[in-house]
Amino acid sequence: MTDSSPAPESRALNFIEDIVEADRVTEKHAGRVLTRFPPEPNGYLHIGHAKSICLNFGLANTYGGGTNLRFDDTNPVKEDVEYVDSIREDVAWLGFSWVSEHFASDYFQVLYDYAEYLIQTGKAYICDLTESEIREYRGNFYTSGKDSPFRVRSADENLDLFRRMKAGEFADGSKVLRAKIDMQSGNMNLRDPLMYRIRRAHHHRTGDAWLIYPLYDYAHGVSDAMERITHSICTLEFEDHRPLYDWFLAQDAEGKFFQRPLPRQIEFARLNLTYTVMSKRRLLLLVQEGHVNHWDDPRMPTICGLRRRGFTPAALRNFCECVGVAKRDSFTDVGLLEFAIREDLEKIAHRRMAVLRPLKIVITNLAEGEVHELEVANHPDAIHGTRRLFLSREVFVERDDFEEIPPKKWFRLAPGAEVRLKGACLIRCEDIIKDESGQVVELRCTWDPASLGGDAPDGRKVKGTLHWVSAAHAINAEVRLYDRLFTAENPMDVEEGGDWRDTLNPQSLEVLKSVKLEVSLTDAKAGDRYQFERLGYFCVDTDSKPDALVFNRTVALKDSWAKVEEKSKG
RNA sequence: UGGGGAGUAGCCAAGUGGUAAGGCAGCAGGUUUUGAUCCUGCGUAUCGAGGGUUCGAAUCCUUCCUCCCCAACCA
Repeated sequence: MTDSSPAPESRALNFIEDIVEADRVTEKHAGRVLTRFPPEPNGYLHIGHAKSICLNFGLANTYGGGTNLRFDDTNPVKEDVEYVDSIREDVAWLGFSWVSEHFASDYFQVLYDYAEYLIQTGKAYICDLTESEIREYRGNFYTSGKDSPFRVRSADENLDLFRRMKAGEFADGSKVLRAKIDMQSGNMNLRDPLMYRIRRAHHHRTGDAWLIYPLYDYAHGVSDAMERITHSICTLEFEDHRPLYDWFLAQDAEGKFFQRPLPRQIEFARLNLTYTVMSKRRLLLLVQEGHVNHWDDPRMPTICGLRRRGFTPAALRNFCECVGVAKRDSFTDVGLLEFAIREDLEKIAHRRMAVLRPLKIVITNLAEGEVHELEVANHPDAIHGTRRLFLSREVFVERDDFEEIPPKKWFRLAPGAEVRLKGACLIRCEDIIKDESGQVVELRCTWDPASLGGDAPDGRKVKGTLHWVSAAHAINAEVRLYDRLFTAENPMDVEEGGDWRDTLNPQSLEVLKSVKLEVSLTDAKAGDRYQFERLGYFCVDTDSKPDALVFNRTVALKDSWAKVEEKSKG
């Protein structure tokens, strides 16, 4: 298929697309484009992985190719099937399907065979140096390394030793297989890198079949080549591994193991987000130390956390598209993520009314037992249909929507002020009821029956429209409000002696237990997403039960009034 | 004192010798039964700095500066 379609003109190509485009033009891969997403199954995927997933799958999609899902499981002590399952789920949830699924462990035999070949051709040797001796012999940035005394072993001896390593004749850590490259290289990766270590560990897939396990640099390129990957995309820190990647594949001069052309490694800058930590290690610590509840805590930047938070796959994909692909180390503003989810939910989320911090209003001129049924739109776009609401004598409004002494430009409730209850009617605040401590506990209002369902017939306007819930019809629910997990833009950028955990936001979670919801929310199911009018986007949490609903706030609405307030406070 | 990368507006990011796209954020107006959405307008960007080549440089050459990555039997 040499007629693979070029990238759409709607957007400038990124540098990787330029490369693929150039290869397409020269027909380097005879029109094929095959990428791979190769996570190690040692943790849950996060939004940084989402960038890589979107890049790999998106690239293949653009050029009519495909993407493999490959689990890079060469280190049995860190990996587990639990992670394999979650990775599959997350990639699929993001909306991508892989052409085939592989495990680096599928290649253990080829890897072994190629290693024997490298030994036979004098390109690899068994080294008996201890771990610390190897480090010492390797030298450092400023001094070149020196050859291991075992570098001169004969091919026959190396082959014999390697076979005995495999057979289990030697203790863990007593011997390694090394590539014979250049101990003087300025690139540390080329100073006779390790290819195999002895590890008596149970592997989640191959069980106890192997006692020796290949290392990343050796296994990765070979895996790519076995799958005939065309473009092997990874992050910047692997830039100086590329010569090694190429070296391993190039030793197969006769082409006995790999078909040509060989895959090409391309590096891009990983995603960094403000107010977020991204490393699996630190994410694990957040879970282990109880700063969050689990990997899927809605405050986590994990795919499962974002999913539980209420993010949509489309929003995440759009976000990744917006972020771009380049080689510059960058820190993306988490505000862009918030924009992406608002943009998507604005279009699709049905509107509902919920009162987070209820303040009771008694409409004194509305008789007890009198109920008005209302039909209100689910969305500003009428295509989404309508729902039923009820108006009765007692309603709840948001405490924040009343001020006894209103500031300038206050459009909401205040003594004597008239506002609209969204979709219902106009009410005027006549009286304030306080408790002994002076707290406002209730408002007495009157309504204008003529304004029911619309404006007042006399044409008078009100500036404020409030969300509300009929007390007689309200259902109770729990709402969890989430904020950024960290207070620092870059949690890693701490002062001398400080710790990244010092910047954890103590107010990242606020649980409201007596939220009032409109009746139509009664049957809300886990995962359902709504916009609570004037508040934000919310979704039903997995903890939710039919008689005890739990909602997560995905993201608040933009709030230009809050900005005005903040400014006036100085 | 080595090797590999990167520097374009507050944050991303196009641009590949012809006179600095776009998005987010921000600001100002308009519409609005969400202070949401939507619409309109708004940034003299010393293109890290200096020097050079050229009619013309963010793009080419050169010197310098700053930042990131590399010394796991991790990936």
